[in-house]
Amino acid sequence: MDQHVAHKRPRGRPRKTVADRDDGNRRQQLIAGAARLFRRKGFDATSTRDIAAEAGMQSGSPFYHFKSKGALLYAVMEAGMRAAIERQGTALKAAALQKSEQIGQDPRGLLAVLIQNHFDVLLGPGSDFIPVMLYESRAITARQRATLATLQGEYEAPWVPVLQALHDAGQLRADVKLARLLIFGALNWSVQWFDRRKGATVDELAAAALALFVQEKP
Amino acid sequence: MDQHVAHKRPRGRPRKTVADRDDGNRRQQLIAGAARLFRRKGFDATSTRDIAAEAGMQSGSPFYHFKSKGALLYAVMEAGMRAAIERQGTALKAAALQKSEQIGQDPRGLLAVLIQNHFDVLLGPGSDFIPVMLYESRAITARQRATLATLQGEYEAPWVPVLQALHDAGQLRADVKLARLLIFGALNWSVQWFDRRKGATVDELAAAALALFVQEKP
DNA sequence: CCTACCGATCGGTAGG
DNA sequence: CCTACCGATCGGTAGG
Repeated sequence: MDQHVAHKRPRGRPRKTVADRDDGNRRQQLIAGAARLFRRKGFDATSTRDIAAEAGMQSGSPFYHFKSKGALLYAVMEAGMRAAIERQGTALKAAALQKSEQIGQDPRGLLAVLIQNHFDVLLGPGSDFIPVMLYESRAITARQRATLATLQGEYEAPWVPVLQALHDAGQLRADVKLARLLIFGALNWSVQWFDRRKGATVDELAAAALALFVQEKP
Repeated sequence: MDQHVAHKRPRGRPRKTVADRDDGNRRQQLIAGAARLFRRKGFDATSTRDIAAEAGMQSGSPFYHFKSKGALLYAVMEAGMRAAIERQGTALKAAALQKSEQIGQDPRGLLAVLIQNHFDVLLGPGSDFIPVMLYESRAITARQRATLATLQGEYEAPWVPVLQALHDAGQLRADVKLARLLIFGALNWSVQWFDRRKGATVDELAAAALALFVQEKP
């Protein structure tokens, strides 16, 4: 992505090269670094100086790319949501192609795909964006929260008919709306305790969740 | 501890009365006020000045009662856990008395009691302590976290045999440990979205959770 | 528990 | 994007 050429400046900030220069993706670097720091330390406990250093910049430079620390936080959240939505769409498309049967014929299988993908988004590599969105929403404005709510609605949209179908089939024994909220809670909370290095794998976790929520076909 | 004599200062801080005076419970007031603020704004975004004002003190005074802001946070969490443990024990005792049958004969009923009580602890009136513990644990020391983990173990202890019994009866179709983590996630997440003023009641929520996780007796 | 205060840190900006 | 800087706020303390 970028090469580093040695030059005179003996120490201090990271070298710039032709490849980075004028690159709009310094912005992306800031977002990615901020996501990591916001997740590890929290929004308030992360200084804009920390973020600048993470991207190899000086303390004031993030404000060349973002007008405020809050704007950076929002950028992290929005990028996370858009990526999650796209990834979920891809997973659903792949599942639809794999099966010859109609979608909707196998709601349990679809829920398995949705759950698996959701855990990947939450716990997979590079998965700082959504946890930040989930745990730092207090720090953004009401307007920003409203926009994110729209994106969240888009993300949740495919879940609704699946849960409804399971409910209709008697395999999901709770009010569909409450079931959705409870299920997302169970999944989202995993960022608090799941440790890739020990215990279950993400796949086992997804299987356990599915078994817990959905009853076998009667 | 210290008396306040009425003097000239015409306005400003709340008046002290005979009832408050010499009261060791200024400490409790600080804890309760801090819990409210920590929950609403987060630990980092709450200043010790905010907390002092909430208790009707001057800015430096909380440090007469607590050696640091972090100590206050920890006090909130520990008080919350001890209250939750006691409340849960009471609920279990009441349930055992109500039923003539043996405990363990009706694990589903016991889980219903545990879930209902847990929602009350999370969402009921004065329920700021546990949400603070759940969402601010990043801000305490490893040592403090370890002590809280012990208390959490105490709280979770009654859940384990109940879940195990349901699993053995084929009514809980997931690994017991993962089921416990997922169930707590589903419950704990409710503090993010539950609104007493609209939508379901706490009772309906508890019923939905039970129906979602536990299958009817085959 | 109040008064008065300190050192440190922070988000943000002007000017290049 | 860096340099140099500002005003505000914050946790905490001494001394009473």
